[in-house]
Amino acid sequence: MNLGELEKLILNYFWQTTVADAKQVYAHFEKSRGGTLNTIQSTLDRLYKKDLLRREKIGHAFQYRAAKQRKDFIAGLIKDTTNDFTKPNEDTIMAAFVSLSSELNDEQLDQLEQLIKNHRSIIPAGEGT
Amino acid sequence: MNLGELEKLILNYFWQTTVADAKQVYAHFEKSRGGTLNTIQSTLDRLYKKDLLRREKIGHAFQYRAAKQRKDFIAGLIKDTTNDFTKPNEDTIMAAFVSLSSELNDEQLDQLEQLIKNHRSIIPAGEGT
DNA sequence: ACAAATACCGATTGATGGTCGGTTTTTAAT
DNA sequence: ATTAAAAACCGACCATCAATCGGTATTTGT
Repeated sequence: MNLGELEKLILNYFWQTTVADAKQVYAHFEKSRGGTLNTIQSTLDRLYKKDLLRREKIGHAFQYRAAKQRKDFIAGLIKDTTNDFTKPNEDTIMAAFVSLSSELNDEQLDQLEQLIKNHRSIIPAGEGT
Repeated sequence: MNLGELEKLILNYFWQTTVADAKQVYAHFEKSRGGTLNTIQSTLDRLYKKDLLRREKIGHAFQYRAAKQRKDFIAGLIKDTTNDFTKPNEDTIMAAFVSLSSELNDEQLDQLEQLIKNHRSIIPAGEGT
């Protein structure tokens, strides 16, 4: 999945704002970057067709919202990215973790351990692929 | 950083092969995907200009090799990707970890803990940003 | 000096994102 | 039902970038 600048801006907007129609999105970006309502509409439509936004007609306009949680979306991106450079039998997610972990400092290692603890307390025992 | 299909193939090739000149790369991809030596040369040059390959003239031809370790390259990609969707004060790396970790099963959590242990034994105590 | 190998230049094609004018469709109010 | 406004949709254009490759200029070993 490849995203343009405006597409990224708009996605971020929806993770902050939850729901909006084209006009509202336009109002938000009008000053900061110019452009027309049409441009916003096209981009919303493109994101919708990429399944990154959901939409629903409320009254006379589509109400858009993010189709995925930010966390899940980023995880997907990372997996796709990593997958391109992962050997056939390699575990993509773990490969990504290994790559990232090289750069962690002590404090971040602590946070990561905490993260794992939290996960273990949530996940029902005996799960997995 | 945005990479095309051939660019990805060639990068992967260099993480497997260490060093090669255009002719060798061409020989490797000739059957599997066709194309000409020129195409390979252009792509090597493009990757070189993107600082993804190093090169050195040995005899009459450039010898190319990967500029970064696969691990570091992937880590960089992930950071860039994540950064586009990370709030200004958020720690990008940790955000990526959080995103990824949602999908880990028990076994993978074990592996991750092992990874952390290994890191701690390597990193000099008291380091960090 | 010369022939072969290689690098370099430039043109073309195909995707894709950004942009927006103009037309069609939908909706709400009368 | 009619109509005016709002919104959606269509189509065109431009810019960028990867892939492709022909042709030309360089370089190198003999």
